Amino acid sequence: MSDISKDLLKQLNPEQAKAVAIIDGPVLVFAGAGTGKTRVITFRIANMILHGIKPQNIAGMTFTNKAAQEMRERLDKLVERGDSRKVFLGTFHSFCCRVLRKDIKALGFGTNFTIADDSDQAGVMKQAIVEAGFDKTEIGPEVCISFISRAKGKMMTPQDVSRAAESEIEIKVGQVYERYMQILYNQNMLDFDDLLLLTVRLWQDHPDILERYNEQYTHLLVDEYQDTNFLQFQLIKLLAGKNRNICAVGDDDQSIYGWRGADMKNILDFASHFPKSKEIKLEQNYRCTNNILKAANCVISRNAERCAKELWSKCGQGEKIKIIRAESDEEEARYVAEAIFDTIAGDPGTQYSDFAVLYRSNHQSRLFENSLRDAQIPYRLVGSKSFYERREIRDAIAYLKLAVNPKDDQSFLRILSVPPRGIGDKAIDSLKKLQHITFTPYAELIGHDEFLKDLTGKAGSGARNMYATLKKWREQFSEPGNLSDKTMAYLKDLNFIEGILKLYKDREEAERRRDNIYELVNAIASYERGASSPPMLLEFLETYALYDDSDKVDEDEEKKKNSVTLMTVHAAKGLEFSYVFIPGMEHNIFPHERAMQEGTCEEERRLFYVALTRARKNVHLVHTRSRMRYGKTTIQRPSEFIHDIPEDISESLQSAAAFKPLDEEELKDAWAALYSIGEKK
DNA sequence: GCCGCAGGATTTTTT
DNA sequence: ATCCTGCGGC
Ligand SMILES: Nc1ncnc2c1ncn2[C@@H]1O[C@H](COP(=O)(O)OP(=O)(O)OP(=O)(O)O)[C@@H](O)[C@H]1O
Repeated sequence: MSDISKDLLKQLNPEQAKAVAIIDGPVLVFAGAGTGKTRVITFRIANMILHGIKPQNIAGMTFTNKAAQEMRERLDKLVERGDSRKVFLGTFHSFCCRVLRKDIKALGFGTNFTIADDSDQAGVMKQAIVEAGFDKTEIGPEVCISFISRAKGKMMTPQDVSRAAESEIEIKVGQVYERYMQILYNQNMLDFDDLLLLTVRLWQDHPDILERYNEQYTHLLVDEYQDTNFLQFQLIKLLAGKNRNICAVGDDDQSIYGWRGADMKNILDFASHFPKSKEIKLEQNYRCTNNILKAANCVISRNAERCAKELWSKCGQGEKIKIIRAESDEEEARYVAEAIFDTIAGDPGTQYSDFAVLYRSNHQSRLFENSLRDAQIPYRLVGSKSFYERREIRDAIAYLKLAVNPKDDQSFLRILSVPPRGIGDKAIDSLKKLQHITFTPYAELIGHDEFLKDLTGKAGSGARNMYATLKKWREQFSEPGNLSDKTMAYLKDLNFIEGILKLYKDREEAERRRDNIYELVNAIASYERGASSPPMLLEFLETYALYDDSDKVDEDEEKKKNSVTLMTVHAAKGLEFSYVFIPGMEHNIFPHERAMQEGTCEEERRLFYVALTRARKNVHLVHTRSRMRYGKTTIQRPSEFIHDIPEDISESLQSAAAFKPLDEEELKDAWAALYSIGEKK
């Protein structure tokens, strides 16, 4: 064993070292939160490279880009930068996208496929429902999207779904599924699940191609293995190939993606899936204080379906878990901002990046954005695509997509009247009819005489103009590079930016939206700067589809680094922070009411376990007495999860901003008094 | 065909 | 509270 290798192993405990030292054959690291599973993966990659495995032969799979990025940063500290870059580290989806760009031809698709984002998917699904002959009151697009996604996760074709259908609705979904696939295919689009599904199909149907990948990726590592679904398992099994050099790490207690088809059996049955595998358990937690660990353990041990684990930590007792009751949701947000401010004031060693606010659902972020902004605390909103979900941004992106993929009818319909071109419902109907006969994409049809001959002067010139402009820019964009300049010119040429200023009557709003477009152009520019060679527009759009806006290459990296993090608990998996705030600790919010209806309380509990174990030093649980929901004030009651935390390791604090709240009895009296005043008058 | 307004739904969680 | 849809007047 080389000295460097010994050095590596010295930074690990004996069990971790054991997992790292094994290079060949299947290994499962099955261990609780903060025990260093991810550390094992990165050290293991470093150790492999030291032992002569070529970095380009190693693939590390994660579920989120953040996790991949984090892993890359850790790996950079262990091996030469040049070597680190050659290791594949990314999500399953980005891995599969790479594979398909190269080899999808074998399945009869074009290599220039585009990836359907959420809004494309919703649009195609709506269309599929109509074309399958149903009404949207009969069967909603959301239901179809989630059902079909799960079906794909089980590798079921539309025919399989129809055959297995046990209810009226499932029969319908089967038919919608069939149409849905057809529409995507016609538009040369793949949805997220297709990326995985088609990769598996490609490898199953073309052993020669699989062999090539088996040769390229000889060593495979998978993080968060408990969150894999059947499809991902198939992918892993195929990629691991005959030599089965696979290392999976995971924790059944952190399985939080059951709702999208993740199957804990994959991790529980690892030994039978990969015979003669080695299993390694880790018990020392290096992250949390014992109070946090104990709280987390009390919470998770209430779940019936789990493998019990003994976790211990040398991080000391630590502070008690803080439980705060706030009067309202606004006060909750104010409290968090104040607590962050006070903590930093009291301890100059802390910085903003030591703090995270972890909530159950995305919409909760809004109040914290406001309160942090008011308190002048820099924050970073992670895991949302909020920037890319703005209307004007989506419109601009639709134009870009159309320049890459003229078959993209969804994007075409989106921007047909942005800006207005005199083409309305009647003309769209005639487009649809023509498409039925000619099977030609809309963007093509608007240049054809069959369509143009029935149009009024204004609509006709609008259509001709649009056709010519799209055609011109499609050619421009078929060359790589200069993306931001070309985008700007393209959008100007379309009168798109001018259109925004006209569309929004409110001057300020119009200018804000225009500035958003400039920001998009900037994002494209910084993407280009980060690319090793002049990129194609297609590549930028792929990044847009597969990553979220926190992955945007950042100009002011430093400022971003020193910010409070706002994100969902799901997005926080695998990360750690010294101070963690968990707001909305209320019945119906966390656990979420929908989860309770669906009977997935154990998963909610695991989610809370994940949230707690993100903290190194300190956890604040905040619940409110009342909260605005759907524009109405509702009375909230504390989450049952709070009661699972023993009193000797928790303390209740009153929000400083709160005056003494009334209890229910006093409240009733107060109302009665008010009413009687009204009556006397 | 465009634009403005009223009424309705909307909040899990992600690639 | 806010975003989207559908209807009706211009
Ligand atoms: N042997 C070790 N020596 C020092 N620090 C360690 C050791 N093992 C892990 N750590 C530290 O403990 C923390 C948690 O490690 P890591 O993120 O790898 O755990 P994990 O098991 O992946 O956690 P989770 O499942 O909760 O995401 C990290 O800060 C890591 O650097």
